[in-house]
Amino acid sequence: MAASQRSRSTAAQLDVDDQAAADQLMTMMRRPAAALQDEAAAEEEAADLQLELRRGPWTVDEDLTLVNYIADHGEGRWNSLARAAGLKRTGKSCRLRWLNYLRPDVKRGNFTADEQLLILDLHSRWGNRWSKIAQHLPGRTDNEIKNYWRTRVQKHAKQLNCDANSARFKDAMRYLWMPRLADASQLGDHHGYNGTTAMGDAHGMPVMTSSSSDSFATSESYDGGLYANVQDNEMVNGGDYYWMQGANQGFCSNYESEQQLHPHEHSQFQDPDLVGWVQGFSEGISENFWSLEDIWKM
DNA sequence: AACTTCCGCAACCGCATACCT
DNA sequence: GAGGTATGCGGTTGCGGAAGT
Repeated sequence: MAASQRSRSTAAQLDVDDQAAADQLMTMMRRPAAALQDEAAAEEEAADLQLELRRGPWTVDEDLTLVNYIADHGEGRWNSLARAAGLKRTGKSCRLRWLNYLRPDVKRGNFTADEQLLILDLHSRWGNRWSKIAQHLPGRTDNEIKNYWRTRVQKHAKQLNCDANSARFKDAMRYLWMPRLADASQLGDHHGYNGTTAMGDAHGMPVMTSSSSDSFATSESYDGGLYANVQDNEMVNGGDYYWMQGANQGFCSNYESEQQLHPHEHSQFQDPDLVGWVQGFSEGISENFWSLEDIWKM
């Protein structure tokens, strides 16, 4: 992978970092009365120096080492794992690399319409709880979702001249994008938003059914409904969303989704100004405007 | 072609929480 | 319960490549 071959951390930079750490350590050693916790930190730094801890992009060799070690010994206990595997990385770095990139079930490529829809919906419900959101997108990491949100969704919020957390933008998501994404999903669009056949094809969003909970990493599941794991006080309309079996049978179906699909008939916008905005906008668009690609070009 | 700007994303950092002794 | 350590989480950074000039 190209990213792992990037050279963000040069040897020179490492030298500078090490020197800075060494300087700090020396300074502390000249202060016998320094706090004990500082001494502990210094010891840790000294150990790091001895190990010549690496930072920056992972190399292919490092990836192989980590993968092979985990294949043999399993994951967890990351600090000792890093040492035992002979990796000059922090346990934290190893964990991140494994979870976000090397894990065999990690899914790469563009988000499918289903996934985008789910992200928009869950974010509107939970905010920046990336990890919690990621638990409901098998194979996707919190980091990836977070990046998606920051680079794509926030960009569109900017284009709408509103904040991604504003009521106006949430209305736009709820009543414009999400219904259309649901439409796209019903039409079987399981590719990325840009219409290309990325890995989302081969590793596309699995069709979630009431028995698909095994594919989730946590004990939370969709059993009994899309938001079955949501706390009662987080439910919307009593939590009567439900995932419909089959790739082309839609994302959610209930009164609220009916509202989403026909916003003009319900006018539930939090931001009254958006009603006119939506109507004016809708009147001026072409018939094929609402392709996935176009939605994201808005 | 050369340069600049923008964008996507991997990786890092600091803090919070869980777990262990 | 206190203290130490490990792990998880969310925000931020900065590199590389694409797009624009």
